[in-house]
Amino acid sequence: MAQPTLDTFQVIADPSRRKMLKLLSKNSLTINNLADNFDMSRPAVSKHVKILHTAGFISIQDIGRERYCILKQDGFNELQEFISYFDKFWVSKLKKLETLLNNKLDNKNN
Amino acid sequence: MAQPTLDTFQVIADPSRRKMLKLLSKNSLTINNLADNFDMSRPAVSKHVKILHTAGFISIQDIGRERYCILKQDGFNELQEFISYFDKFWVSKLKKLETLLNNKLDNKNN
DNA sequence: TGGATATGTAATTTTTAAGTTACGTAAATG
DNA sequence: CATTTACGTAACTTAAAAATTACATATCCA
Repeated sequence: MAQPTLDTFQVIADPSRRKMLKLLSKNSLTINNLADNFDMSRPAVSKHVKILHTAGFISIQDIGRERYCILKQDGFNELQEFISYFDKFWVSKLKKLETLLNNKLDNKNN
Repeated sequence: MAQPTLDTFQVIADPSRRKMLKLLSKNSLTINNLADNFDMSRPAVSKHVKILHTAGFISIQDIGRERYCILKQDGFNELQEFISYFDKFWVSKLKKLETLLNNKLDNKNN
């Protein structure tokens, strides 16, 4: 696993990484804690963690030889922007439809 | 480009496909209209469109020999659920923090 | 009706992400 | 202080997505 710099969307495209985020929303976990929840090797988990960290989805706190992974909001921002962009689109589309319908009703009543 | 069935997250992981969705939020476009906005070959665009369609991000309307791509809300649902799951997480985390702070203030005032 | 246009599909190649094994290092522990 | 534990990293392999080229088909138009 070379370390490509993945963008926000590529980061959450991986099901394992999404599962990690969900796990971390319950508890902060060490790399080994995380690895217990997956079938893959520990180094693989370690690399996923690095990717999540780089992309701002988690922060990491070293305590002795352990690394705690803590969910972090930053990574989600770009996703939220994306969604909200299209949310606005749907809302405005709906409004246009409403206007159209109202006009039709008005015409009928005249 | 074989046609693997990509999940919602994989679909938007591709920058070209995200760009297509943005373009389609301005206007409905044919395959060739879309292709004009990209460096890649037309068949490549065609395949991206198929992927977007399969995943419910667009609907397609054939008019003669042209295919119009129209933005569709369905594909975005899973993304919204994902985001809202973590949104709730941040909100509840914030509330816990508030409670904690309030308790500390109360203690001071006693 | 014949050529141009708009598109899909199949075969192949290229690219890249994801996984594994093997190994190295620093902290804890008996 | 030797060993175990918790991790990182490098080298390599595997798998899968993305792009291209070449070709097929259906519609439109002169």
